[in-house]
Amino acid sequence: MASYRDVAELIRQDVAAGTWAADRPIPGIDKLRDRYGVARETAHRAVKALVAEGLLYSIPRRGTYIRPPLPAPTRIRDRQAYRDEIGYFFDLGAQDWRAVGPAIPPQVGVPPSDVADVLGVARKDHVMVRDRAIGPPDADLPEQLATSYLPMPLVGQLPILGAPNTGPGGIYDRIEEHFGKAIEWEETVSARPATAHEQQALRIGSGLPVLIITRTSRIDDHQVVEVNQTRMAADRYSVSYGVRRSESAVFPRPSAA
Amino acid sequence: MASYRDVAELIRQDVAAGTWAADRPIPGIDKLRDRYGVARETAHRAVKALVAEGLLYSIPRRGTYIRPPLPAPTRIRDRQAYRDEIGYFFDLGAQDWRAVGPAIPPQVGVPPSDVADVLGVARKDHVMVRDRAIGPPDADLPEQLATSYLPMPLVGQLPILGAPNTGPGGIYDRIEEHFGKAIEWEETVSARPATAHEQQALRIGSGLPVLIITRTSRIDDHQVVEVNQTRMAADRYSVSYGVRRSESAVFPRPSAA
DNA sequence: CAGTGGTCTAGACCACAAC
DNA sequence: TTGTGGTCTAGACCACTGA
Repeated sequence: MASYRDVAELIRQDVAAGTWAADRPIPGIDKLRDRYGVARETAHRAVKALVAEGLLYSIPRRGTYIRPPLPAPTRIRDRQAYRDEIGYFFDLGAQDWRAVGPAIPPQVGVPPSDVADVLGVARKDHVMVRDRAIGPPDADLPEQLATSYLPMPLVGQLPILGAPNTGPGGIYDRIEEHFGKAIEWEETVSARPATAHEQQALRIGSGLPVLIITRTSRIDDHQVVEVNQTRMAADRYSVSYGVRRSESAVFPRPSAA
Repeated sequence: MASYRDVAELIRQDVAAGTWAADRPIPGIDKLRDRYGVARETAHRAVKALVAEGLLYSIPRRGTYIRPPLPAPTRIRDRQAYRDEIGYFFDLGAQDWRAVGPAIPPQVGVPPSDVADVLGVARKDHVMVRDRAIGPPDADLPEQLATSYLPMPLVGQLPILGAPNTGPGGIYDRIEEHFGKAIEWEETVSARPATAHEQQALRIGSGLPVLIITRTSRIDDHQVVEVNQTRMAADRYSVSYGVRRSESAVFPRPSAA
């Protein structure tokens, strides 16, 4: 009796050995049941485990396919704040990206609690939420989901932040004009399993993670004027930054406790 | 007939409603079967899905528990290159971290293919591999797994890079002394599902991702002298960087195709 | 209409943990 | 000894795809 882990390992080996063409479905679950001499459920469980692992992906009622080995040069970007005639972007490869799919008008709602904390509002407070799915100009499906959160007091002073169209330079130019000062950005990168909605919108395999860039915009180094969360498939994106050298050549080591 | 997704949703609601204490096991699979009136397999499948999602975690033969809502302030760090009397570190919160568990002597081996590419060596070439599990001084389990890859030609010129102990300032000081130039660092953040080994070593729930920081060390802005990969549980860590403003105020937009 | 991935059921074991 | 999570089996449907 072979366990589903054993079967998964056998399938892994068959995939590595090139037993099946990469662009065609691998044998169906009933075929795999015969091939490895196990119950159908067991074969299915093995396939499901490999799907969760990212080696395979399944399209219901069509077949199970081998996931191409990560479109080799997983796109990497040196994150900086770039500006062109139209607005800001933080990724040289995404300068001409635009909103994909139906436009979602800005709404007022409750942000995720981690965003609320950074934004400095209470967990249940309302904020302005600007949601977009973005991708290359000719794409019909988005590559990333970007959500911008703005504190209501600021929107009260600057109502255009709640408008569908915020004009050239977007919200960042409006905010800098309003304060007469430059915005400073900090980005935090995190990851978690993709939600069902993200799996669907970004074509993420079941069980695979999303990479999340949380960008905090500040004025005067402390007042948070915006928090932006951009989500993308972790198997298609990674994010790169230059690392600066701390200014003190030798950093004092805390005395032992 | 309720599907396992329905049951999972019901369990989600029960967890959110606080039906079960957070620090004690939730009812066993057989209890859940009765509670929701489904087959045992179905109840088990629902639990397994929630474990993969990160809401629950199971300890075989002991019970299934509610995962505590991420130790609130998921540690965030402003990544910089810091230096103290002992050596370099890139995270202010990890200045006093040390190797945890058995010391692994430096070895010669084949690096992952993405590392080989960055390092500029062929996919099958050998490099020097320095592997460490690190964590706080009093911890018995590591928080992060750090692996350093060095090109063999450099190790030939600087044999100390293959020694267990590389002296004060570690490999970075040795390399800077050798070249008489400063190292420049770039970090790339990515994520993928944790391997079985990482799940065990870092206590990562099944199906949850690891966050990977790949740090590339260069001399003269082009020669790669080291690649370091640090892996950590994505539900316990995130990484932050300052974003600098691109030097050209307005970045030219490529002409339309 | 046949083949597909996906699902549910009912029943049976297993190895280990806690008592 | 009892309860636990985990696993395997055999059989049955289902909704949909693609020929």
